Parts: sequence; C-alpha cells; structure tokens
Amino acid sequence: MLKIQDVARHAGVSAATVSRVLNGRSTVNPELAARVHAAVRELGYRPNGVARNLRRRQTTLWAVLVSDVGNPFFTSLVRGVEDGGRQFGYSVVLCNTDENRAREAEYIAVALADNVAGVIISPADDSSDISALVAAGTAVVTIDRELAQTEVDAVLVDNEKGAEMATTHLLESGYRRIACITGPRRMSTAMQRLRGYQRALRAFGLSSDRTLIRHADFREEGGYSAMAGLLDDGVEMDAVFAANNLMTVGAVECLSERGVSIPGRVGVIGFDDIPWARLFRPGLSTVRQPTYELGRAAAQLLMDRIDNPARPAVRMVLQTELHPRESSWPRNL
Amino acid sequence: MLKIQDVARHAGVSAATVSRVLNGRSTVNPELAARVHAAVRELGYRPNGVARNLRRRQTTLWAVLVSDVGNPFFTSLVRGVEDGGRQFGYSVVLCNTDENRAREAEYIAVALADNVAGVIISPADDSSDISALVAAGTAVVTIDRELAQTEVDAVLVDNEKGAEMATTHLLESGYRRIACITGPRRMSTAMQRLRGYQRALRAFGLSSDRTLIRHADFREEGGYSAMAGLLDDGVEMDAVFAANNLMTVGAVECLSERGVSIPGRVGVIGFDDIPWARLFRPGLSTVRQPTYELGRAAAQLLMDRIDNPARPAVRMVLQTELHPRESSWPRNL
DNA sequence: GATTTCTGAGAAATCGATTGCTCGCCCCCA
DNA sequence: TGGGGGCGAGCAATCGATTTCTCAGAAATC
Repeated sequence: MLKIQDVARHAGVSAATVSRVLNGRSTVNPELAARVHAAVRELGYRPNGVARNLRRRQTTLWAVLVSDVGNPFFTSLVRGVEDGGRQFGYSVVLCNTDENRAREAEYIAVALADNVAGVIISPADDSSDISALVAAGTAVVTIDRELAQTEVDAVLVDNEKGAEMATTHLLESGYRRIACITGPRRMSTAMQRLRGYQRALRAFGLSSDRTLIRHADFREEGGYSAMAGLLDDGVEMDAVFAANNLMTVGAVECLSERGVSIPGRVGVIGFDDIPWARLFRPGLSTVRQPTYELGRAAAQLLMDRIDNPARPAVRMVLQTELHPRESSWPRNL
Repeated sequence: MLKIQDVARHAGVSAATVSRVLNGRSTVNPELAARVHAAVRELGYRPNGVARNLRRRQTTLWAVLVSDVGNPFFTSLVRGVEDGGRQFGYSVVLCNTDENRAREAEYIAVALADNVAGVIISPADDSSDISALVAAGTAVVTIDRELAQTEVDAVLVDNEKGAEMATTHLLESGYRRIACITGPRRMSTAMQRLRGYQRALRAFGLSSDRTLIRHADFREEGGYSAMAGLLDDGVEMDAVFAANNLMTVGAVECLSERGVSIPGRVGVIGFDDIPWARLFRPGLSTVRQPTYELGRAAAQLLMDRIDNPARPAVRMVLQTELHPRESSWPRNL
C-alpha cells in the first residue's frame, strides 16, 4: 500500500503538504496542490484511514446497538441510521444484543476500544449501563427506549398516545373486554404502552381489569403464550391489544391455531407495523411507528452531538399512525 | 484515556512487557504478569484498538455489502454474518448498496481505506468490480450472487434446483400455463432461477413460451408491474412463479387488487421465504433459502480465508426447501 | 572456572497520517 | 533600507500500541 510519503516524493513536496492539500485545512500554493492531486491520481493513492484515526483520535465509525435486526422494527430503524450515517461520512457497525445485558456491555467495550465516533443504542433495559461511554466522552443517542438514570439524547415515539389510540379505536369499534399483552416491566416502552391502554379505558369510563393484562417478552413466543394463557384462564374478552409487532404475530398464531375467529370472536390490534400486514388473513390492524424516520432522526442527533458535545440533551418524540384493518372490524353493537 | 505507558509505570515494568502480557505472544515472568494484570484491573485500562490496528496492519472489522437489509432475505443473512463475526472477534460494518454500482464502489473504497480484515459482498451485478479488494489482498467472499470474472470464495444456493422444484410442484399440482417473473439479466440468480423453471417445464414435456417470461427488478414494484403486464397482455396462464420474495409480494398484490383469486384462477409460488408467509391470505407457497446459514457459512469462509490467504477459492452451494401452502393448492385436474 | 547458549525484559523503531513549530521569503510601511 | 507582519512549506513530534533489536544475567556445557 502506498503511503503519503510516496505521494510527496512523486509530487516533489513534503508529506505535510500532501496532507494539507487532501484535507484542505490550510491554504496551499495552487500549483503545488495541482501537482499533489496529479500524483494522487497517477499513483492511485488512498490515505490510510487507521493512521488518520489514530492521529485524529476520532474514527468515522458509528456503532448501532439493537436487540435484533431480524425484528422488522429494528431493520428499518437501522436502515435509517445507515442512510443518515452515510450522508455524514460515517460507516455503521451493526451490533445485535438480543436483549442481553452482557452482550450489550461487550459491544460497548468494543465501541470504546475502537474509538467509534458515536453510539446509537436501544438499551436492553431501563438500567443499561452506558456510563463508560459517557465517561469517555463518546457521543450517545438512545433510541426507541429510555434510560432511567443517564441524561443523553433520546429519540422516542409517543408510546402512550399510540397505545391509547389503538385501544380507543377498539373501544369505538364496539369492543369492551380488551386484553393487553405488553412487554417486560423493566422496559420503558412496555410500561408506556400499558399506560396508554389504561388511559383509553379510563377515558371511556371502563375500569382496567388486572386479569386482562399480561406481561410477555416482546417476542413471538411471548405473544403466543400470553394469548394462550388468556384463553386457558378462561378470561372473558372480545379483543386484544398487543404491545409490539412480534407479540401480535404470536397472538394471532395462537388464535388461529385454536380456531378463534378474528375479529369474529376476538378483535386484534398491534403496536408497530408488520411488513405486508395488509396481506395477512385477516389484515392486521396496527399502530405504525415511523421506524425509518426514527433512525434518521437519531443519526441527525448523533451528528449534532459530535459537532457540539456541550449542548444540552435533547428528547425527540415522534408520533404514531393508526392503521385500522380487518382484524379490528367494528362489532355489531 | 489511559495508555499502555500508564499501565507499565503503575506495574513497574516496560510498555513492551505489558503488551506481551496482554497478547500472550511470548513468555513473561509470572510475577510480572500478575503485576500487569493487577495494574490493568486497577486502572481499568483498555488497549486502544486503533493504535493496535495501525501497528498490526489489520483491523477486527468486516464489511458486509448487500443491496438492502430491509429485504428479509438480507436481514437474516446479515444476522448470520454478524453472529459468525462476533464468534471470531470481528465487528460487522453494514453497507446497503441499493443495487447501485457507484454506491458499491464507494463502500469498497471505504473498506479499503479503513483496512477492514474482510468483505462479504452480494454483488450488485455480475460484473461488479472487486479487483481493488483482491489487489490489496483483502479477504473477500461473495454471497448469494456469483461474479463472472473473479475467482473468489462464494456461498450460493442451488437456484436452478430450487426454481425447478417450485415449477415442478406447480406442474404436479395441475397447473399448466405457468408464468415466470424473474430478475434482471445481469444477475446470476435471476438467470439460474429462470433456467430451473425452464428445465422443469422441459422435463414435463412442455415447451417454454416467451410471452410467459418477464424480467423485472427483484423489487415489489417490479413484481407488481410484471404481473400487471401479464394480465394486461391477456396472456393465458393459470399460475405464476416469482423469482424472489419481494416480487412475489408485488405479484400477489396486483392479483388481489384486480380481484384475481389465488389459487382459484392463478396459482402462486415464490422463490425465497417471506416472514410469516403462512399468515398471508392465502398462505404463500415458497421455496425457502437457508438465509441465516448462508450468512454463517460466509463468515466461516471469510475467517478461513483470512487465516489462509493462499488456499484455493471455494464455491459452497446450499440447498433450498419447498414450502407448499394454499397459494399453490392442487388444481382439480 | 570459562565460554557459550538461552531466556526474558527493556529501549527504541515502527505503523502512516496529522499538526505544532520553525523558518524563509515576500510585502508593506516607516 | 531595515524591521515587522503574514503566508506558506517543511521538519519533526505525535497519536498508542506492537515488535525487533539488544543486552544482562542465569543456565548449560566443556
């Protein structure tokens, strides 16, 4: 591989000048600059990024930590981050944590060792430890989920409002005994969506019934077994609100397997969209989150933070959209 | 940030010794080693990866270039690569090329500048230029698609066989006028799947009819308009084989929009699985590719290649699986 | 007991770019 | 004409770890 010295020699200037020409940090005699550019072109020189990173004490790398790109929610979010990153000249290192605190800690250690310029993280739970990043002065943006302790930039959706919309939609469609399958107690999104559900019931003059509420793990199996539990317990219900996409799918699978007709006997709505939900049988009603935009917004915030480490933390909240489909078809009242 | 010198001072040894202890490349007096370890623990020292990378002239980074993680095929594949990479101590930089040669070239340039240890690439087309990588001695594995010119490791699926299976399945289910919506002519997968389709017809004693064959772009819109074209042209057909997941979805959308019943009037089967295809209306028949395994295999091959740059190129072919569902329900013969 | 070999630790070079410092040169003004 | 100021280019230090080289002291051999 060629080094800057080779270019310098070829152009008859010093390495410093080559560097200055390539980085444009200071004025250089146009004639010398032209010679440098010519030399670069002729030799096909490409600066060694690692050396540059060492000297600058900054890389052009971002780490994005999510539980699993396999979840369409994160797929689209990561894509948003990547597009944003590319626009600003950063590459994105993909880190799947599988909601595992140890894995998360490991990736944070790698991010620190590799001197990444910034980290976008959807914390495994509300007490995930990002203090090492903060201490090292690495730019951090949390996304989708909130952190209890630390004061960092956050990009969120209005979970409470979205869940309220979903539940209200069911209520207005004539459903009255609405079950709620939400996520783990230690996850901000799960609790906010539960609160939205309860608020909608209250606003409708209904009291919330503990037996209708289940906490699962935000995974397909979790949704499936929570649904199975509701059925097995003989809980009286005519609809279910599932607090994320995978659990919605799990719940639907359980219902179809047991021959419970949707929405005939149980109406269904899920938080977060599912790709091609309209092609499902029945078409699944969902509350769509702006997943791609979430990623783009996080990228923008991270960039801002890198440029201005001192600015106060921002909390950005995006809105959801109701997509009613057949699974929550109005009841005959 | 602490440096190796600080640790050395704290432990009362030289920096070289600290390095040797941490990397275990040479024997060190156990007592000194213990002191070093203690110092590392007490200070919370973490080696600077960038400096290490510069000196070693090797990073612990892989780049994975795919057209779009948003496509469930690549999502799962990338996840496989990431899991494999993590196992071997590599982080994965995600690069979405959107089938765009310029974008691809850009990412290759970045990979080169950043000295990544290896690249896993699904080339945008069969003449994508990876010569710069090869020239620089970077380990490369192509995945999913083949390259016409270069001799590099490749992980593929048996596209021809899979397409043949799909088509034969339709034939055996009583369909006779089978349309084929395949991808661009410059993509190996598209051509192989088309050949498989034709082989199945031939084996069944049917000649292949040019009007039944359409080339689209492997995207949802492409599938949609190819399907629309077939209908608008009044082509006589009773089934359609779509050569990838997104085009299958597009074709199905077109059919449902126009009220063409599946499989009543047109049977459908698609190459490559779709998440939750069984929940679609109707359940979509597919040929499943082992996407995650593809990624894992590529990771393994890349690792092998890094360890042994001289070994001859390997071509690994994985098999597909037929998943018949309602959309290709047997015809009344 | 003297010489050679071996072991292991420290000193210093190295990876390749960036950047602070120095210095020469030119311009301008007194 | 001499001195101050400004600009631009080169030298050399620097980023922080790894690794080669060197050398002291212990062990081994005759």
